[in-house]
Amino acid sequence: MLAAMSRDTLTADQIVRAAIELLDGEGLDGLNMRSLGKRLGSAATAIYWHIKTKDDLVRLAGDAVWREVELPDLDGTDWRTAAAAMATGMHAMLTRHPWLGQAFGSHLLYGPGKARLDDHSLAIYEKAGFAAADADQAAGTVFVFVLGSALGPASQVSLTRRLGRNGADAERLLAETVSRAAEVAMEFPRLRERLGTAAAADYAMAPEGSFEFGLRAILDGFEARLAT
Amino acid sequence: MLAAMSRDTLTADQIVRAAIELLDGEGLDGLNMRSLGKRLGSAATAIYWHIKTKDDLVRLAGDAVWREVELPDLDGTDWRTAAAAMATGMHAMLTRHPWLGQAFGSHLLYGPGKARLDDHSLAIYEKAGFAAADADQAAGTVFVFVLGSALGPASQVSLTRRLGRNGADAERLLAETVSRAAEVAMEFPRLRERLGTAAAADYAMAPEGSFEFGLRAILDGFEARLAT
DNA sequence: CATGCGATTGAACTAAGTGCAATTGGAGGC
DNA sequence: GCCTCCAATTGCACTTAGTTCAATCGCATG
Repeated sequence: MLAAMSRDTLTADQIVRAAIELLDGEGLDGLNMRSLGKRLGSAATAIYWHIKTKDDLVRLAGDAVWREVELPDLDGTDWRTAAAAMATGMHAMLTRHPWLGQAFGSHLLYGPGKARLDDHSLAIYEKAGFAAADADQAAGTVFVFVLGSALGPASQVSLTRRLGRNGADAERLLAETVSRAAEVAMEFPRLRERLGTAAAADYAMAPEGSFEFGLRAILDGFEARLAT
Repeated sequence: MLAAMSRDTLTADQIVRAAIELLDGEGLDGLNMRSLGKRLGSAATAIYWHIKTKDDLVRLAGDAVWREVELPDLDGTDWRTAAAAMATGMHAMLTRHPWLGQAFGSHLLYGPGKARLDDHSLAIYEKAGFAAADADQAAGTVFVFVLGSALGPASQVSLTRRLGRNGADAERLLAETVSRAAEVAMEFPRLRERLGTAAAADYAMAPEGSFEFGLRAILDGFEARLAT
């Protein structure tokens, strides 16, 4: 009975993959069982034969995307290169799947996919010379920073979707929201200084290159601590 | 007509305050108009006279809690003390209101409350000696880190609520979830090493003191950059 | 061809956001 | 003191979405 059924039947894997596509496009709150069913060509409730609840589906999807992150080789490179590669890989993955950041705020996502990364992170920071407890915290620091960096993009996806619900032009509404934020910022001297009338709409979005800046600061900080 | 109506009437402020209480207790997805109405002693739909939508309510609540953060004095202290005080204050606030981290993943929360903090952050990092663009990114780095640190606690609140929905014992279910995570972790050598059988349930929760560790690393990193 | 069960379906229940028409109750004009 | 008006509230109802369940379907096996 290892052979596949001939009837064109759903599999958990298929469902998770389709869910990830929906999540990528619509954000965490854009995923719903009925449209997922439609995408799969089956009734929404058919999903429940394969997956217990929507929460579970999110957990599975989350765990799956963690596996997209490549683990940098530890032999032949210094720890900092490996740490940067890993953080950058995680950041790239979260850029593809910004909903994962959201999901971390509402689900406990600690499956094998994430454990695999955690384990490798520890290896990196142990190699760097951190004691066990400190390696833990160093890995946690980078993780939290990377996750936090994804929240902005995630909120943009989510908000756009919600704005477009009643058939309205989401792009325009989003632009309005952003420019209202810029107006508020104009009341504060240092923020105003940065919002040249031209780029006024760029407040409320992370400045270009801020991930690299932050990552570098963190790794510099680790080096400083290791040097003492 | 400045005098208050005599009829015991709702105000936006009152609603926002009640919403914050609900959010603190139940998380972002625990807030709903019907229970909010109940807490206010009025029909759920009465809220809509004062507040446009639930999204708007969340925005208002978010902006309100930002104002709880005290702005450290900049005269008479070095920038690092001020930066640490501010980050710690934000962290404390997010510990009281973990849902704010969640909200940042789904709403654009850029009102005056946050602008006030952003402006002061910039002042701190300019005082430190960063050029304008770099001060921006330094502030962003700390912000993202602090926000990310709040996601874990937020997910715990949210998940607990969802688990307890069908009348089940949420505490027990949460404990089961966590210990399942620990089991997964046991398959990875470095994670296993940390999960002495005793503290096995502590994986999936940030280790004690990890916020301080990370903050120190970031500020050390800033100092390193400033020294070059 | 009959049977059994893995898999699917559609109806239906529930929770929650929100629009709307009807109603209430106090304040100001007479 | 009564009437009128309108800010504020209410209950109803519609919609979307998660989930349950009984009925059914269709392949694999006997």
